[in-house]
Amino acid sequence: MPRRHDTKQRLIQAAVHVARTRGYAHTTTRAVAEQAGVSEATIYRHFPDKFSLIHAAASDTAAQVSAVTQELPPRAGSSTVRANLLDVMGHMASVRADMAPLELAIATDPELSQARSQAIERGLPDGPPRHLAEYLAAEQSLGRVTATVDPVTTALVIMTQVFGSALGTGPSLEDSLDVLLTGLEPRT
Amino acid sequence: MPRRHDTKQRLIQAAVHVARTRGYAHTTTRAVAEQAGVSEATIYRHFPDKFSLIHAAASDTAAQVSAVTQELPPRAGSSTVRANLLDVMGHMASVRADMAPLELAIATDPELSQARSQAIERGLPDGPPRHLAEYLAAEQSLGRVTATVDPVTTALVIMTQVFGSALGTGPSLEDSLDVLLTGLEPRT
Amino acid sequence: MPRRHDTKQRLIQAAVHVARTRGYAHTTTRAVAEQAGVSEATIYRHFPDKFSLIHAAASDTAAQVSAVTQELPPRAGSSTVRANLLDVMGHMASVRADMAPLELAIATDPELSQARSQAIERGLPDGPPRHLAEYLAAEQSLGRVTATVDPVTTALVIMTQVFGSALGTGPSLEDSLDVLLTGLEPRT
Amino acid sequence: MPRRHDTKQRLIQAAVHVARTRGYAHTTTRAVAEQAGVSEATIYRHFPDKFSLIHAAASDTAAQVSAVTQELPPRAGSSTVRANLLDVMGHMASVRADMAPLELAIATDPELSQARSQAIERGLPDGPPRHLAEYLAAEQSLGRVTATVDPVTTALVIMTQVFGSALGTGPSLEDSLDVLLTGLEPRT
DNA sequence: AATGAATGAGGATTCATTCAT
DNA sequence: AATGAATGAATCCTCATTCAT
Repeated sequence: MPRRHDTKQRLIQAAVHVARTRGYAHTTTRAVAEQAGVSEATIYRHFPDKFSLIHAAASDTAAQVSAVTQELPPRAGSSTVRANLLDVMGHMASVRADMAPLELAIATDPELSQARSQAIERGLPDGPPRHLAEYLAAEQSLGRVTATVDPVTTALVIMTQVFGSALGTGPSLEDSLDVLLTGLEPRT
Repeated sequence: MPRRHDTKQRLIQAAVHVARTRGYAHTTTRAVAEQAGVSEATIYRHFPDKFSLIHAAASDTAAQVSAVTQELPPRAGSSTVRANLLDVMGHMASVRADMAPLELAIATDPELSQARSQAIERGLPDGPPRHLAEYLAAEQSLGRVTATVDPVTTALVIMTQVFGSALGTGPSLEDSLDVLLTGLEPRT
Repeated sequence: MPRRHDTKQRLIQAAVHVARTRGYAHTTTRAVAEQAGVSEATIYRHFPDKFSLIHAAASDTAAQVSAVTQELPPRAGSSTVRANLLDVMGHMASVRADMAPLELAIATDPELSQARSQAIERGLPDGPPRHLAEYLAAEQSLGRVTATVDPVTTALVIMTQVFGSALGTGPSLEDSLDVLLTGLEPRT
Repeated sequence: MPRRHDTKQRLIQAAVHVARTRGYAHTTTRAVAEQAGVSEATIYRHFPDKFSLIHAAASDTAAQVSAVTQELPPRAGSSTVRANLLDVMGHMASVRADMAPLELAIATDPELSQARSQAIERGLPDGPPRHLAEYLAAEQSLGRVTATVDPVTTALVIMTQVFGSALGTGPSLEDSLDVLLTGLEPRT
């Protein structure tokens, strides 16, 4: 009977790990408890129910992503736009791959989705897209990004590409970034 | 209660409907059978197991998407690139929203994912990206699309945006297309 | 895998049996299924949840009691009042002993109690007390029971004594009936 | 958070309160501890196990009932028999309503019942019926109660009516007492 | 082709209890 | 004296699947 005091964090990480490696459908209380090295009942000492654990795990990973993107806006003007974006996208993709099963399960399940919407309205940070948008706007001021594209929309486009890459269904980050930078319309 | 012999199709559509409206986690044999108006046991008259039904449902929807994109390549040169792409993307998104829960559940679950890979290797069509790439290449020949972007990569980028839109996490199709067309690099 | 068609009744009787012999707290789905010789899951083919089974069991036993008391009113005037009452009370007590744990658990649990109240308002028979009251009124007309006591109240008093006897906390039925017949006030 | 050392009493009262308001099935260690404002573990500082707490709670309430009935025998001859009995029955019923869930759970559960029998044989007071019987015998000597009824049996009959009233299944105390006083046999 | 009855395996959750602090 | 953390066993219930009809 080990008596740790970081059990809550271990449960969250166990949930992320199981979801990533085995999929959300296999993310049972049993599997998570086993992965964390505790009994199932212990989950309920730290979370009121399974979904609270899942939400905590998703939020935790979201916070990690946000920590990465936060550092982007100050880098406007330095290095190249391509390098800056590629760097952040790479970090995001690796973290997001962890989160994907949880996030998708939530996005896909109306019941869970509703709970998340409430959480978001209570002030959960939608940081990463905002950070990206801020960075892009700054680069626009510097003339290093086309002035006519909307920074907020562009941020969402990039996030979506990262998401696709994390899922394994999209092109590589580098390839997708090249397309985004060049644009489809011929330059006359 | 003798039913028609189109029960198989009704089961497939019931699976799609339940998955779309209630999420994959709630897509149980019970729910599907109820939605189809048959007994659970009837499912096993038409499919060897539940996953075969799920795969059939996903394939069915995938075929619909493919039917839409198939008509794209011949349209090269007509109307505008923007209009052609937006039209197809809109059709794809609406169909894909149906499929999203199933597709994501499959993509996310290693066990199912493996089964799908085998199915794909057996010849399931990955048509839509190919159709898009063919269309883009044709437009490049006509000088209506930048010659330097890779058509295959670009097709995947577009598919990813459609996917994000269907999920509700990305920008609107129109907005994302604008960004893609313009490109981020300033035109000197 | 036996394929009976009276499983529902067997489950009801199993529930009554377990409750009587082991108490309501031990009337688990497992215990009932075991007693009925089926699997736990089978319970849920016949009842939406455990409480529906418990209610069915209680109602079933209540119906048996009612069947006994129903025959009482026509017997007014025959035999003696003492013999008639004692006979019916004896039958009721034996059936009620079966029901006691269920009925008490229901009466005692606010949650279950509420469900029962609704059931009663929907028209469940409160037969036995009414049958007793009818019988007593008939005997009053015949002059074989004191005219001044209220038949309805008296019926409830008798039911309560039967209940106490079934529980094992009251006096024997014969003794309690003697007290009721004689009355405490001295006859001048 | 140092608490007073009357924690034991607070636990007993918490158990009674939870049992009365929510039923025995909901009288869990968690609920009792919460009601008492202590942790679950504290219960085991004061009682070897949950059943000891339950028995203590039942005994505690039983003692209160006994305290009420104890004062009855000396009142023989004063006021009226009806007033004396009604007064005591009223007090008993109010206390017993608290106890009912616990007492019934014990009476109904063979396992607990056995433990109680042992406790009773170890000298737990069965006072109230005896007090009532003594009072009735005294009134018989005074000619205020029919001489032919057995005081002990009558005491049990009265206790049973009180019990029914406390449970809410019997008639009002006043009504039942009227029936008992008058008796069913016509007075010639 | 269809189904009602049945089930083994597993789901989330709660229980009374223990123990180190 | 008190408690927060932990748990094994048991709770009710659901799932995908089988089989006789």
